[in-house]
Amino acid sequence: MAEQFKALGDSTRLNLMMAVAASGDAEACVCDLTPDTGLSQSTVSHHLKLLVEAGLLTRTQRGKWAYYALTPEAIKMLK
Amino acid sequence: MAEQFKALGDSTRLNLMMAVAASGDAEACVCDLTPDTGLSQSTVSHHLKLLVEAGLLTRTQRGKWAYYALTPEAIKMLK
DNA sequence: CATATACATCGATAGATTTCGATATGTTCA
DNA sequence: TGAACATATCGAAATCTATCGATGTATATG
Repeated sequence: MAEQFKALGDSTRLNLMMAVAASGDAEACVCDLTPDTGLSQSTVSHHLKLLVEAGLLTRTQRGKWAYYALTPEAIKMLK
Repeated sequence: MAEQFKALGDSTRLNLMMAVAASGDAEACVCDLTPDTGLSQSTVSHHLKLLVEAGLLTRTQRGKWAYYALTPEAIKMLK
């Protein structure tokens, strides 16, 4: 439980979560998410991984792209 | 908002919050909270300060003791 | 006033986290 | 197959955090 709070306790990651939530179909790929952060692609990828490990995002590969979506857990916590 | 998640994203602090919530009158002093953590008094005091700064605990001095209680924000987040 | 108690603050240190650039992996398409 | 693109992983540097013991501050009590 602390792990989930910790994952959300970083403004970069919280912004990523918001961006995913605001995307069409509440789903977004790294290429969509990276520009707004002002960070490198590798850093964004790293943060997304942490969010997946915390059970707050799911990752689905479709073709070249990896799509991230909120889990029910995440939706509950962000209310 | 990230600050509050961050404050709860540490198992020591999350345990402190639970301990406060479980206290009679949902209020506890440092002397009550310290033993369970296995940490030094100064460390516990430090964590409590962070929780107050994040708006998750209030601090009330009564005589020698400092009593900590959950804020409405905290109650909402821990549901 | 002197001592004891409860708590906060300080300074130092070990360990964790964020971030990057470079590189590896995997997918699509010519 | 080879080039191009999207993403992940690695290794290193800088910064942040948790923790402690020592000390400071304030309150009560003899």
